[in-house]
Amino acid sequence: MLKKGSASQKAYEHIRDKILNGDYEKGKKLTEVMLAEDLGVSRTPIREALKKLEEEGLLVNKRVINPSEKDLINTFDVRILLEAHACRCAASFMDASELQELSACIHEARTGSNEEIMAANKRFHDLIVHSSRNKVLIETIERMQSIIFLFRRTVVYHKRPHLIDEHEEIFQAIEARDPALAEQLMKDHLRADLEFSLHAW
Amino acid sequence: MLKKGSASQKAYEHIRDKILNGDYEKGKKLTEVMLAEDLGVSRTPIREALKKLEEEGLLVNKRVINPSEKDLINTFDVRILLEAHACRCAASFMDASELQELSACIHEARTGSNEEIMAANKRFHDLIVHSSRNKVLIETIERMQSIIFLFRRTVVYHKRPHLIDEHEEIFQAIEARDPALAEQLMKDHLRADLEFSLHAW
DNA sequence: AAATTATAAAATGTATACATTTTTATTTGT
DNA sequence: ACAAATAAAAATGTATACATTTTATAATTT
Repeated sequence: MLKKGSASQKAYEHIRDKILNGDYEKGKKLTEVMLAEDLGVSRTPIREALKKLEEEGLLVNKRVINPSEKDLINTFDVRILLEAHACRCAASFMDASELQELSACIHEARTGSNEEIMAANKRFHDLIVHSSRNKVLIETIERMQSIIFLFRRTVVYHKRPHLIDEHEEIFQAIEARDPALAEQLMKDHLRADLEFSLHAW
Repeated sequence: MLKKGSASQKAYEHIRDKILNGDYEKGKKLTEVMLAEDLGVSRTPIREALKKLEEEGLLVNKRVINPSEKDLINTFDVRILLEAHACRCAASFMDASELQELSACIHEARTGSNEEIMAANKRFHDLIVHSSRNKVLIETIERMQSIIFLFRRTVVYHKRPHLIDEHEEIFQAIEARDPALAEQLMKDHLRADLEFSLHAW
């Protein structure tokens, strides 16, 4: 959508990262002029960045989200529905090289730093989503990634128990070509993420 | 997102309707200058309109979509997942006034003109989606409405058999507070829509 | 003639100026 | 002192000019 390297794209990433890092007060109104001065560009690319952030739900009426528990649950309900379905597909369609990559993610997550664990876990889920071969599903989940990032950070930095073990089980179900089990395990896994995060907050 | 009555919004609606009506050749590249002259506004509101159309998937790289069968199936797969889930929720949560509205939609669809049937059927599905009380789910389906419109038009104008009968059955399952049945019937209903549309095209 | 590079032109990206709307602050009336 | 009305200002919406990139066309080379 936004071209990489463009002022709009850079503005988007910059503002997004500040929101995700908590650099803005929750509920703070972000104005175009303020951000334009801040980043040393005109309002035009800022507007495009803000539009995208609104789409993602990181801004609501130009205000930094302050998600209620219900908001988080709603997001996860949709995520669970879509990713569990993708996981069922994975059990049917994943090829050998994808399975190997999936396995590699688990290994990385067992040995890496927190940032490496987060990257490996994201890739684990991305691989499964992409194995659906459904572009609409992929893009729908893509749009939720910023919110999902908040959860991922929580579960990794607060060391949710069994996180990687569950990935291992999911991997085995996919490898064993058991769609029903793979789907159910993904559901359980994401519900556990949600449950943990809501309490850790 | 776009303010109602703004030039951006009007441009969006205008271009969207032309695409949905087939007024543009499939694959035609829509340029900002061309559309701006066409609508008598500057490029600025046109750009915002085009962004939104890209989000919805009506444009790809500024080109009018020419959806493959796979694209349509992918869209429907996601729709089925989300609406079937919403339908399950409906069986648990819908209140009396919503049920009455739902029933009214069925009646309108049995007696109205094609345009009235389309409006009533859209409302039938909207009511069920909204009964989920899940804003993320609602907005996700909202974004798919333009594509869904194409299907709705096909099944109504080509008079797909049992269309309204299936709505009736879904209504009864919701009224009977049977979540599993409501979900299954919605799945079957949407799969039948897809099947019919793919053959009617 | 096919492929490659160079050139022109068209389209998009960005900045800025102006118009309109929305918000905030102030005044006025009760 | 409070509410409604109003004026000021701040923010967003739109138009336009300029910059950069992309695409199409023509020229050149093999």
